[in-house]
Amino acid sequence: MGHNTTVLAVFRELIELTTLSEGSPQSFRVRAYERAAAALAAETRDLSTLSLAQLKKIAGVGASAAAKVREVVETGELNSVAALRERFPPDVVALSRVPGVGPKTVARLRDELDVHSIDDLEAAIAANRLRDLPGLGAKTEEKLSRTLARVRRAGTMYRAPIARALPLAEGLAAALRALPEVQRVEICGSLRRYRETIGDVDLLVVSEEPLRVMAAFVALPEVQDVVVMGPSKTSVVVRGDLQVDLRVVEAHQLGAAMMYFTGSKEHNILLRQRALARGWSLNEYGLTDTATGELVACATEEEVYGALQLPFIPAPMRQGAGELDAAEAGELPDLVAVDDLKGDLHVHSTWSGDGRSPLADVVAAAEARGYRYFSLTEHAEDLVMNGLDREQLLRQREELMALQEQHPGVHLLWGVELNIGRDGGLDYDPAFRAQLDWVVAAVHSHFDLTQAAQTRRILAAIADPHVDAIGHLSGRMIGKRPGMDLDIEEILQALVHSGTALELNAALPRLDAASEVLRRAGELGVTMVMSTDSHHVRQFDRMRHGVQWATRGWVDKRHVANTWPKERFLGWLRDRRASAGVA
DNA sequence: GCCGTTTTCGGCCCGACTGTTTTCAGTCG
Repeated sequence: MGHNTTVLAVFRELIELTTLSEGSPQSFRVRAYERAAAALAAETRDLSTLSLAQLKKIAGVGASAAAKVREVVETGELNSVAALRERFPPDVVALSRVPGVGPKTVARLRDELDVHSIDDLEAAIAANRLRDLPGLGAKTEEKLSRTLARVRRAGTMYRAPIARALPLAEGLAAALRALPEVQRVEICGSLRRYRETIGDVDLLVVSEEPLRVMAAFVALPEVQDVVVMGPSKTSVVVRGDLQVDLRVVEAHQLGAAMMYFTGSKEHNILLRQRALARGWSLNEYGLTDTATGELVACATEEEVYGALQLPFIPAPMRQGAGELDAAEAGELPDLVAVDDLKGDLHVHSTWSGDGRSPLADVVAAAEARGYRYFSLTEHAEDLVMNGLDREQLLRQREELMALQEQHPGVHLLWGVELNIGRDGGLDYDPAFRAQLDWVVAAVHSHFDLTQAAQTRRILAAIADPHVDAIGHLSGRMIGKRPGMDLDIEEILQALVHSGTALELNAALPRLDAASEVLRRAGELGVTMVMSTDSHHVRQFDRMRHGVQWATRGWVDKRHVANTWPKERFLGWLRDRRASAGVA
């Protein structure tokens, strides 16, 4: 997987630089590179093991792209990218990333105003020099000036973590739903696809009175700045410098509109090509017969996919990463739904220093949610501030056993969340660990060791016979802390070998393991568990994020142990421990 | 640059909004 990541990073740079050299993102060469990159991203084989001929067999990858992949695999670099970097240094690339500045404008700024960086652009605007260029005027200066101020505040290319964007979008959606002229509101875009970070929020509204909706929208207290405003599309910037796009459509167009605004761009392009091959055209208003102009489908997403002879493809899978081929072949995974989950296996109470709900409340909430089994997993002794020593954990067990009698509907597991130390060491000792019903082990510190060192410590935890699951694998906090550098392939192979489960941590700031890792885990047959890592009973609801995240990772529910009935789950746990040599 | 149940050449996804335009280019998603 390491090679694949490098190849994709090089292709992304190639696309950006070629857009500048060609002067258009619509250039056929740019689009060919984009198509090749999407095809390579969908490839689950290690690209470094593929020959030139095998690479060329991938649809969208021709002779040129195949040779480029080989070059990156063999040298770690690409000559053509190095040459383009000479012509377009990093400052110029940064300039092209300013919203509203495209490749044509970059070229003219450089040629005619000697502007080669964001700093140069700011100076040129301050001196009112942009208005001298034909095609640009005072309004453009004013608009770019505001954009630059925003870019300065947020940092270039700011993308909000999903944990910030989703609550914000849900708040705006609720405000719009409250308007009498609004019939329906859908959150679309990368948020609906559950990307880790969100560039802008896309809201889709059904209404007969778009102008009133637009007026009410820009008047919302969260709105800071109006970028564009028209009868069907309005873009604003809300507090915190996040852009929100609002589109208003009529009810009968909702399906086509949702598909269009959900994307991804790559997925949509593939759908349109599929439509064209059938003599149709697809846009945000529907699927239309090109010859007769007759509408083929538009009301629901199911209808549009159906007309294109495809089953419904869930939004998080719409990445242009092989989902159309899988859908056509009837090979989409049997996905997890919230109701499939029979238990939560990573939860804290106030026994943990950072827990916020008392144990009795946690257990009552678990039973109320209909869980058939459930594990408390307090922090352990290594986390001095928040963890429990042996005495405390044994006392917590007493309370748990008492609660079990009051709540016979849910089978309570006495669990713990062990800390994986710098060198792979675990809390307590083997004899003490062996008493526990359910053991999650996870990393909480030392996130910046080398890949070899990080991989070693995780492998050590996997090899421990008492560890039933590895929690939040990478330790990432989206937008704040990158995950550890790990040899994923080696870790997944070790999980298969030991039978240890991989946790899918449904906490929005984590969504860990990454979706590509989940997809690979599914291919290898790794057993997974989906858990909320709740520190308050309100967070039980995180399971809805977990199922979306699992969808993005193509997770099939047969691999998710806590979708299994109680007897099967407990049997699996018993067997796993027996084969790992636990007495 | 890629590709072919019309094609090895001639196409390549589609539309909204803005600004500076007398009819459209640039940018964005």
